[in-house]
Amino acid sequence: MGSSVDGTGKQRPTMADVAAKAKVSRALVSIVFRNQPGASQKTRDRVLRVADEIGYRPDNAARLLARGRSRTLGVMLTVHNAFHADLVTSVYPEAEGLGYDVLLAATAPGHGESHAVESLISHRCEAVILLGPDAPTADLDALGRRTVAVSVGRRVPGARVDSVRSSEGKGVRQAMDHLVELGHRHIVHIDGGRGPGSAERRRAYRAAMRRHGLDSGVRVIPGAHTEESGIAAGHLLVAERDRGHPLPTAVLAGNDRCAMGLLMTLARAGIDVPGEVSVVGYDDSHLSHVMPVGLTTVRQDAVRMARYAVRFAVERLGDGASEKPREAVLDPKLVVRDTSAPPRP
Amino acid sequence: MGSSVDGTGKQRPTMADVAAKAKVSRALVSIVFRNQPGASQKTRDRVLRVADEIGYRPDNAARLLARGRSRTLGVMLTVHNAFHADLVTSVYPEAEGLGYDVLLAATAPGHGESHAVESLISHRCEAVILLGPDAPTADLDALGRRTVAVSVGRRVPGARVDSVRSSEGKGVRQAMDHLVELGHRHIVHIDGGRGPGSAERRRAYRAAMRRHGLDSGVRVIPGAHTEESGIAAGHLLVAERDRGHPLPTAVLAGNDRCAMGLLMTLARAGIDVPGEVSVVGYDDSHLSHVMPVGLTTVRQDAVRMARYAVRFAVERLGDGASEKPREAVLDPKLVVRDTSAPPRP
DNA sequence: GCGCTCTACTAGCGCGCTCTAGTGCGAGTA
DNA sequence: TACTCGCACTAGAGCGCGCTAGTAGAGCGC
Repeated sequence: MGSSVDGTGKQRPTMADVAAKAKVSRALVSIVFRNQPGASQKTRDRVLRVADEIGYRPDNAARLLARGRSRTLGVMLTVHNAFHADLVTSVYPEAEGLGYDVLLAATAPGHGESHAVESLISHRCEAVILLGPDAPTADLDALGRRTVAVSVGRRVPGARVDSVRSSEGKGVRQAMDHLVELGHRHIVHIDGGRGPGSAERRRAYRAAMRRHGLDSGVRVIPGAHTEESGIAAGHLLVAERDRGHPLPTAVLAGNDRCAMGLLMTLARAGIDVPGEVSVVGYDDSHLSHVMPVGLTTVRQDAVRMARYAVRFAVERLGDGASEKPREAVLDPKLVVRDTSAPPRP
Repeated sequence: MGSSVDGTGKQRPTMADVAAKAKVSRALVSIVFRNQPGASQKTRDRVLRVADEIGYRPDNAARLLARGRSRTLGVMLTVHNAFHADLVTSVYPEAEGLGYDVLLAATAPGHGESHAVESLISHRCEAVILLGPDAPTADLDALGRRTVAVSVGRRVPGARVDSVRSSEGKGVRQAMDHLVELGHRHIVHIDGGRGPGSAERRRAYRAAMRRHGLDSGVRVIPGAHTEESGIAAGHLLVAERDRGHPLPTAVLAGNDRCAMGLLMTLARAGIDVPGEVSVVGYDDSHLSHVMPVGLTTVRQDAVRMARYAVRFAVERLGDGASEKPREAVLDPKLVVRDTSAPPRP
């Protein structure tokens, strides 16, 4: 007896409890909670009041089971990624506006993408939105056949998966045009290894150099989308300078985190940015606003990307029409701040 | 007819489908999938093979409903917070080791804490782990009565909620002792406003100054747990110096992000760290490893904090015993890196 | 009186699973 | 032969809800 009611016995109240206490049928309570026609205003108020009193919350599991649809979107993200955080922030309002709930699952060391996705699916997410997926195309295709999947930030040609990304080509081209216009000729690129989008950025960098007649100056320093990689590249450049090689006058980093690490290393080495070296990032993640000296970078519009991702998922759930995978390619936008300037004469 | 099988018609196979195809009862399939005794090895293999063939996955919603327990832990986090990311990373393995699944919900602008928690609860999380909750104590207490809740990084005295935090007092004391031992006397503190733990850190800073006989030098610059706040404080100090006031020889920042902003501002102003000013952070978040010059900081052990949080939740689910809210206070540890040194004579 | 419509409400099945209480059935024991 | 025992397996109730089909009653026209 002692164990049944107080504190410890957290027995969730059910619809039946509410119904009994409000002296109506279960069905009526259901109607009220789904906000459907078929109940008088008076009854609605009473039911809601009673429900509130006994702390009733509809049970999603049962709800899903009964209606066959969960109206829940799953989002897979990398928990340390600031850009993913931006995206998630924008996914919420969009999804809720369309009547969908959002559940998150993170990838982390020891908790890979398949884990995260399985978790989402088994919690009945109707669709999964994958932020920067890293899985093989074949896996994504298989996933896309099993459920509705949207990839954000990565093209997945040949897989049954919608995708949303920004045009890496255009972004890089804008950045390069900006630098060349300022007068830079010696521009190196720290690439993002196999990070999302980096292959395209690399390609676009090369193309831009060629287009500006700077073929011979092409230099790609292998890197990754991390601060460490920017630091390493910075050390490399500084070491080269100390051995008598000239610094490049501009660096196009693989992303903002990389640019960030680079900036700190340059600052430490007493190299003036943008006086001696201009630095351009990529992403316009929170970092860029936050630094005392604004980072010139390429903005990927997280809000619009999130919107497209959610819409793709919901539309495909809606009709299942439009058999072919769709792709939204958004134009990124160069944001010029304080780390880029004409090279010193 | 055309719409029933191919591509679009993502009809999830159920247990009954597997049972029919394997020529056994549904119950047997259930036994196999729960890995319970009561089926021969031969049958197990056959069932699993058939299930795999038709792509069957157990449906969590139904499973939860049926067994009354979800064995799922919900984690509420702030999506932009690096320390939360560390915690989440450690929550996963711990929870999975205990047989629990993990679901995340983020707080974000327009998607407050109550939203996130409701979402978790309605998805049948048996317990919620709140990372740095900001809600009023009364709300947390109410939540703790409705379900099992654990607060991480914030004491919630008087609420029916377990909590895990590190001893701000000890952390700050270690940092201050370190600075004083190096010879610093002029130490200011940039506080964290109403951020988690900052009240205690502020108090501990004052106490330490007093203890070292530096009462008269106490100075708290109002701030927040953000890079911006570090930048602002940095500008303030630089401006003061330009007006002839001496710089402090050491700064205890409210957390790493704040320290980070401060460092960048100082670097920009040509102030040498740690030559002219020593800087100590708090959190040992990823940032600290990542900067080219290692940040001296106070480590909150994310791994252990996550472990305690999960254990508290699971234990309370297990027996419901130990009526009184429990509290784990972990000792943080000063990590001396490169931003602290003796003051210039 | 009858039929009709409209609103407010209820009965009860079924979603996909778990779990208790069984049913056979072959082997071991007396 | 009769009896237990243990193993492999099954029948069927029920988890909390949504939803379809239905009922009761009020109002209205003839």
